[in-house]
Amino acid sequence: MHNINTQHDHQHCIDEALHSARELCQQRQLKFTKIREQVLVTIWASHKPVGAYAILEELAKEALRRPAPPTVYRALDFLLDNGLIHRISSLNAFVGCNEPGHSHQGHFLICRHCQVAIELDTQLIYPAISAAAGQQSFVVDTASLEVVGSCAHCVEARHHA
Amino acid sequence: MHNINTQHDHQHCIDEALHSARELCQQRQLKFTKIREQVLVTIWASHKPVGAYAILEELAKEALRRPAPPTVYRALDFLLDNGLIHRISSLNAFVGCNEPGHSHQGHFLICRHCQVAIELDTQLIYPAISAAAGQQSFVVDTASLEVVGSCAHCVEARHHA
DNA sequence: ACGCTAATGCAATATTATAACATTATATTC
DNA sequence: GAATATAATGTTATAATATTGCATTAGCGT
Repeated sequence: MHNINTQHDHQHCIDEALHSARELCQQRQLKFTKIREQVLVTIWASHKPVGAYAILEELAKEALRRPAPPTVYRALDFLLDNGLIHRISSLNAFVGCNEPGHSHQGHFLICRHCQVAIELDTQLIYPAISAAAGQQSFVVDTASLEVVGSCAHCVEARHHA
Repeated sequence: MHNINTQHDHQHCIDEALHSARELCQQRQLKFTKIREQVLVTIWASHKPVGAYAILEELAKEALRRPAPPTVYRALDFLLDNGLIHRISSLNAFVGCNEPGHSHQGHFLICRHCQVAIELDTQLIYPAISAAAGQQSFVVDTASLEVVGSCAHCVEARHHA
């Protein structure tokens, strides 16, 4: 298993995600509860997509009583609805969102070797999607792109292997 | 529920899909067995994504003994591997492929009202994907795009409602 | 017919997700 | 501060999707 580059300050990532989540919830008058926070932190603790039951395992470690699936799924729904995370449906898994608040777009490069999910700037792809949809008079609500392949790091590593 | 436009010759669709499947299998020296054919026909019998267990129900009608899930999933895997169908992972469902043989790309507009899945020409979006991946030195294996919204027909229908 | 391989049959089970209803916490109003 | 409304969470059960492992059968070349 390969890591993201090492100078990546991971705790900073989590803190930032938490901060913007709190801010967004305050603005929208939503409750950023303990569970929602735990789930968000668990997701951000990796740059890899995390499954619902893996999150559940994490929660189980911190709680006295093991939470049931709906507890996790409800928190995930909340985070999804508010654009704080994305669902990678080809993996049945979830990742943090870089630009919280916009729940309708998620464009990812997913490495099949190290599972890192790199979120693309929507601007890179959306114009093409919008044009294609327009040709068909199709009105877009959400657009999710999941590109699977090999990230630069893993290409490099395997090249030398 | 809305239909695709009425002058659409649906049986023709199915026949054509069957014909190219047979051709492709002959070329590749693969066996286009009864089950694989039944599954492909079931999928093409709708322009809507069809779930594995819905396919299983169809097979059950035609067979004496109800097939088990692996029967369907194996046929689906075969069809996927050979680019005869696509998997729409946000729906856990499958649709026929317009350009059989290229298993690595599937770009769809999916109507949330009538469930029609319109497959886009890869050329419309792939250049943008390729450019974005290139920026990150990411090597693309597969790219799946799932756009959810309202098709022209349903927009029209709801506008008048 | 014999043996090889691919395909299918079959039973069990894993994984992901939701439904339905009870309980608890939080906020608001009186 | 008690009454009550609402949102969040707890709890049990179950639905929906998918896979594993092993037995059997069919097709093919010799």
